[in-house]
Amino acid sequence: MNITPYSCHDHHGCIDAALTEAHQLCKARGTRLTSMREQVLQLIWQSYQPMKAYDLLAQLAQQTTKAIQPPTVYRALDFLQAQGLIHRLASINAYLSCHSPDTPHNGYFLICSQCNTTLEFSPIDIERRLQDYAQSQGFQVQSTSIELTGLCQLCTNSSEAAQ
Amino acid sequence: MNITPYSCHDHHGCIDAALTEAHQLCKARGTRLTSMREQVLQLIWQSYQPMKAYDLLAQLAQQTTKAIQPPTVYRALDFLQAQGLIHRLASINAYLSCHSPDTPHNGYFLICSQCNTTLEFSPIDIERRLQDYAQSQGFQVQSTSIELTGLCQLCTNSSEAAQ
DNA sequence: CGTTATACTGTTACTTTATAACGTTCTTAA
DNA sequence: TTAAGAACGTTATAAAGTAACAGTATAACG
Repeated sequence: MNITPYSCHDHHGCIDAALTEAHQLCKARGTRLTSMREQVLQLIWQSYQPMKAYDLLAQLAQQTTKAIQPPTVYRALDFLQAQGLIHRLASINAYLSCHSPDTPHNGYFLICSQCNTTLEFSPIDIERRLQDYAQSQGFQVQSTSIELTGLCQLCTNSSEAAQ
Repeated sequence: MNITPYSCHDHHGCIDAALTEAHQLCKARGTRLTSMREQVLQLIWQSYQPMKAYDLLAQLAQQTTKAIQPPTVYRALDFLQAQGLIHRLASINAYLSCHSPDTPHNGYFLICSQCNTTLEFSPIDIERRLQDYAQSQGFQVQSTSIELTGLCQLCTNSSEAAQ
């Protein structure tokens, strides 16, 4: 299973649906998707690319005309991650919306080094193999990070065309 | 194939052997393992745990009694990475010696969240599957990062014993 | 052997990313 | 309605990494 960026035509609808689902999930869990957290989540959904914390900061500042400080953003990001609503990409220090927040999972990503477009995928079989290997070493896995960096199809094509 | 930390008794011997091999590799490649680069490599080898750039900075400063600046360390780290002599752990911003620098490869790691001890392993079959998947998406992989965070055997045992 | 090109290191200043600590405000449940 | 806890505001700073330019060492060529 995977989700292709740009595959949905009415992206506003996607964002609305995602926010609605986020509200439902949080309500069911007894956690609070406050205004600030929702704003951050919305900004991340609006962006097709993974977003940097300080870019979120700047956009939030624009929206509210008052100064926002880093801890505000990082706290929102921490909450959203804890709820599985977003993922953090360790290799580029960026944050990305999750398309299936209802089922907690580690994120596995193809990250384009040129346009930053990132595709999340779910390599269940690979995850099991890693788990098995870790277990054979007496290692208890808490979280898994798989990030492949490279060129996406569009960027591969355009760089070939440029030659 | 994997390398267990603490598995070699005469670690000084290990370090010496690693440095000798590093010199040989660089000579064969026509690259220069300068004094500064060797110092950094040695410090990383001396540490059983992955090392932070600024810890290296501090230790280098102690060794030489003169101030060392961040770029000096980062340049050495860049070189050592390019030569495959060390790996960078994206999830904890730390650097780790590589035990088989002669064959270029991506690093796959089990990182203990308690003691930071890190085990490098080589899941060749998993790498192929990831490659195949990426290819099926028209994605050209440049580098792969697989980092599992959790509790190593020793820490699991000691945390159980504490209860 | 000397000179020159290149690679490496030193140095200054700065950017980016993230967190500690504490005070204030909001929400909720007794 | 009021206290407890959660969330947010604010200040300050830590941690991680880089740009740019000056100086020094190396090696390579004549």
